[in-house]
Amino acid sequence: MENTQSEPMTIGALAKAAGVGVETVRFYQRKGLLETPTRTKGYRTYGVSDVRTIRFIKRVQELGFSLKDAQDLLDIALCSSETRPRLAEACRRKTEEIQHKISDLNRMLEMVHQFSDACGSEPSEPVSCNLIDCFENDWSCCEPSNRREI
Amino acid sequence: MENTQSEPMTIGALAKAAGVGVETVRFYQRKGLLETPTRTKGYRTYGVSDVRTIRFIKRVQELGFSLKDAQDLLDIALCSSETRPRLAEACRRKTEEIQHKISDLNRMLEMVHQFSDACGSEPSEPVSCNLIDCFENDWSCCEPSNRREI
DNA sequence: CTTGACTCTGTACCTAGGTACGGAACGTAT
DNA sequence: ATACGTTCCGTACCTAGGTACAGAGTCAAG
Repeated sequence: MENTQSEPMTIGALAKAAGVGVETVRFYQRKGLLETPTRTKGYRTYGVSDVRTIRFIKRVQELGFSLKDAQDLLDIALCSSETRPRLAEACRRKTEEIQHKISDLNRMLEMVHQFSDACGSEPSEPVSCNLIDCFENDWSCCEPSNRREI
Repeated sequence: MENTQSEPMTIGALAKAAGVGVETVRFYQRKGLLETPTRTKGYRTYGVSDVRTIRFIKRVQELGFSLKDAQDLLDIALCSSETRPRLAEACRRKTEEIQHKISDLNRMLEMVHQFSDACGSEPSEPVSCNLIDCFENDWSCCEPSNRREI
């Protein structure tokens, strides 16, 4: 955490360290996901904290969040907003989203695991899998009353 | 689970029940995510299982998987492949992915939670947040040896 | 002091995942 | 039997998130 300002890198070094392309860095800057970097002789200069930011963004995306969500999470992560109540509210919403994702993933994991076991058993045994029903769902819309005959 | 073949619906009813547009259903069919439906007088007819499939796909996407991943998971869920060993291998890979997502989400949750608490405390207290470092990361690429001076 | 690698800006292009449109046929209620 | 809503099919278009030029400047090694 010390030394954040030292050891500046060029955009190419940053991109390589973060595992993305140079153009992606510029793209994130345009989108406001990376702070406008300082320049030395016209060249952008970055620090290790920018590597962390980019990696954070990439992983957050892999977890099913959009760049907008990533921005929200960065606001939290970097305390870039002064309005703490707004931030606390954002935390609450993100917490719910994250909890929901975790519980659904846990159910998926359980189902895949069960199925995997079944697959390993007697090849003659038929296997069944409840994976498709592993998420919480409201089925009221499928009541007969809500269906049209064809 | 009983009665799966009965109570057929039109594409419009299916779309409504699953919370997507009619065009999305056709799109998923083209992509092979939905089985080719039977037709009555040229019109596609669907059952409740198709609603489940579409909802599964949508949630899987929200959890950060692509349609290709959704297809893999549906292969598992529906046992549509006869080659059990291939399926078992797919399970193993998906299990790892899912576990990784869960553990990262758990770390995120913890960080957001801590930060949220800090936000609620004395407004004069400065708050700090480690959210940005909550994912497992290999930092070897950031060794000084790997950086170019500018 | 040239050559190759890197940077700058801007604009154009690409893929994934849909979403909308046009024109024809069908079905059901008035 | 006519009008309205759905469906059919194909193709065109759209957004998010990048990715790739083009053309010009910069820098460091040989």
